[in-house]
Amino acid sequence: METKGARLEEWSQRIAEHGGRVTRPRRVVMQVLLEAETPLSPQEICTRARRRYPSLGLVTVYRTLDVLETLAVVRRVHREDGCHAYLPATPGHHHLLLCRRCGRAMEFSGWDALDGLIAELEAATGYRVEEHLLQLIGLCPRCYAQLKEGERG
Amino acid sequence: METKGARLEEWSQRIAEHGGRVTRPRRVVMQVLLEAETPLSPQEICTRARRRYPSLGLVTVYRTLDVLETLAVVRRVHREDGCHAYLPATPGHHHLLLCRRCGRAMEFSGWDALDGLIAELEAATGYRVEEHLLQLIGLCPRCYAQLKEGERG
DNA sequence: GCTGGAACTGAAAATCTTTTTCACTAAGGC
DNA sequence: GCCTTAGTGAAAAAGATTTTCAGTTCCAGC
Repeated sequence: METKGARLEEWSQRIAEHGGRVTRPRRVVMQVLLEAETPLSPQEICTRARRRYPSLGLVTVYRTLDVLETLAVVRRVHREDGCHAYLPATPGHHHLLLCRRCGRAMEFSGWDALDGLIAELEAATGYRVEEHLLQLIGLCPRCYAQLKEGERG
Repeated sequence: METKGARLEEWSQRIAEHGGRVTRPRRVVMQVLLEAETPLSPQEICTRARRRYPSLGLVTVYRTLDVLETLAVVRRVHREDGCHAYLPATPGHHHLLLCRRCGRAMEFSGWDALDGLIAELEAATGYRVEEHLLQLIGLCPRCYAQLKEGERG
């Protein structure tokens, strides 16, 4: 697996190519995102990042996330409570698999079969489908195992 | 197709069964939802409802939507701008088909094939999938026809 | 048909997320 | 090292949503 350091490097390069500057606040935000186990809200990112760089402003977090989202290196997910959370994106078009217990997220792809379903639906309804949002919610292997154990105990 | 009047009646009954009261403000909000062509935000609902009942408060709209969502007669959809929109729900588990041009929404179901895909994914990842959110975005037949025409003209 | 109490209402204030403004700072090409 | 300009943080503003509260209305029980 690609190391966190390599990805930080890669992201920084993307920012530079895009005419942006790789500043200390931005680097800290990127590190927090890369180390996260779950999608994080701007507020959560700010809190964690301040442990390393206390003067960081929440506004800078928002602006950095904007940049990273534009570069398609992070993805934004909708949370039930109305606010947004961000996670590092893996390249290509991906769907999201979320654990309802620990919040862990995982992107997956390769669901070509979905395209067949969409074609069927287009034929049936007359709609033209251009993009889609698919999020699956459930339990990750670890949480599933823990819940099983709880039942036995 | 079931008439708007019948659905209003049905919703009112659900509220009463649930120990709630069917008041004038609630009835107006329900009417606006049933007449809508697209999902509406609380703000939009309030504006439309005030044409019929000017003293309606936005807070009451929020509270009524809460009740209706709890009763599962309306569904909440996430909008890109961060706020929420609501539309009458059709019974059962449905997915959403949205027109990016006019906003028209349509629920659909019967995608049993999706279950097969989910089973495959569970086997591959170890996750247990409990629920899913699927939204397809594209063009409704009307908007598609209009855009085609625009290209020709 | 009254009446009392609980459910409901609207306005205002509070809360929370996100955006804008602005004076100051610091990347990084030269 | 210097200069330009992108980037920064604080404060204020803008929205969406929730809470509070005093007053209103529904309706079950008489």
